Amino acid sequence: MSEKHDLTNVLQTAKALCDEQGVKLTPKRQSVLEVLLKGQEPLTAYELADRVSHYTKQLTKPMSIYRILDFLVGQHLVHRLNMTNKYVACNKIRCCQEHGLSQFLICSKCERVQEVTMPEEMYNGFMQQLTNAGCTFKESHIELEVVCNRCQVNESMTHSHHKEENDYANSIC
Amino acid sequence: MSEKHDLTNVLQTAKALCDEQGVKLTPKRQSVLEVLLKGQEPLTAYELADRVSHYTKQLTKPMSIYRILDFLVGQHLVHRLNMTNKYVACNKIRCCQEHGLSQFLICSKCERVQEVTMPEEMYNGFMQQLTNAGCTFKESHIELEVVCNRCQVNESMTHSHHKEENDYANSIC
DNA sequence: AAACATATTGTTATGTTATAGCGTTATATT
DNA sequence: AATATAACGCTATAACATAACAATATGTTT
Repeated sequence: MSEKHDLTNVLQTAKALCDEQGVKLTPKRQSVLEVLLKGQEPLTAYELADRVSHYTKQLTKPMSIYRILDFLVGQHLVHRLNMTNKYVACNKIRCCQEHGLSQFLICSKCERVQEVTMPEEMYNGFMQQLTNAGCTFKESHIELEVVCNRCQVNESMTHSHHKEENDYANSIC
Repeated sequence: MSEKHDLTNVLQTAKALCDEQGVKLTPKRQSVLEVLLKGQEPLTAYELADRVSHYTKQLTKPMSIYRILDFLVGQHLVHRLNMTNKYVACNKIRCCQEHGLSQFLICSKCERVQEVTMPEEMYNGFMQQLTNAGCTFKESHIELEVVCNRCQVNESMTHSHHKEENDYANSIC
């Protein structure tokens, strides 16, 4: 399946999800989502402003991006990574299927991110805890600060602590 | 046990932990920790700057607070809540004992926070996942966005969404 | 004690992330 | 067409965080 075809599919899924909710995936909103999907990496609002401006050949200022991100996060099409103040497209729409609670493994050295799904058994445990605490779960993801495989290796070999170039790829669904 | 006496104990514990690590809990650092412990709620760096300034009768600028927070977080005496950009004293030193992975249940309506400890079984499950992903866990806590008991009740009774006054209390150890 | 090194703190400037407020344009409904 | 609502544009400013360098305190060696 070509990447372009894939992107089209994903956008259709996103569109369908918005329709279900009775909200609109406008061209601007879709552009932001597209840039996130193509980027394959978490981006800040300001990075998105630049990329979307180039992508659409239309100047798009951060304020607009923030508004659109609010919408996309509200529709669970995008996650906000609180640890890094970055935004990333939800894998749910990539894989065209529902999935469990997303866990983002964020490497504190190189900022690469892996998204993994929490096993159901574990998820139930979580929910039980929240029930015990008298709370309702609201969010669609959790974040874990980690040192990734590569950075562990680098660390032990060279003792250097430089920030890696980010050739991250979103993983598993 | 009086609150004052309690605070003294907690500070002794913190001091001891620093000694173990061969680092110093200087008066300034201790002041910041004291303010966090007395506050009984998460605070931003700028809120801390104000409170510490009053508490010590000495103007303490945000830059100094950030540096001191870096230290305290590094020593695991304080957690940074990424979701709200706030800082909170770790319960470990309150309870004078080691405990498991901290989970902060953060109410997105009123910002009240509950700290609960992850059951060991669950913790092991987490670690297994990280191992599978080729990562090493680095952080000392996780954050969950929730709607707390009170806000659920308020919501269903009044349909109002105002931000509650924060009379939060750190819970369980 | 004097010289030196290291850690801590002070200070100013600046960078980065996010929101408020209000005007304009587009879309939908009557 | 008139009206209402949602989406978007724009400027200003708030809130959060770090860089860079100077000054002070603390510890170590001679």
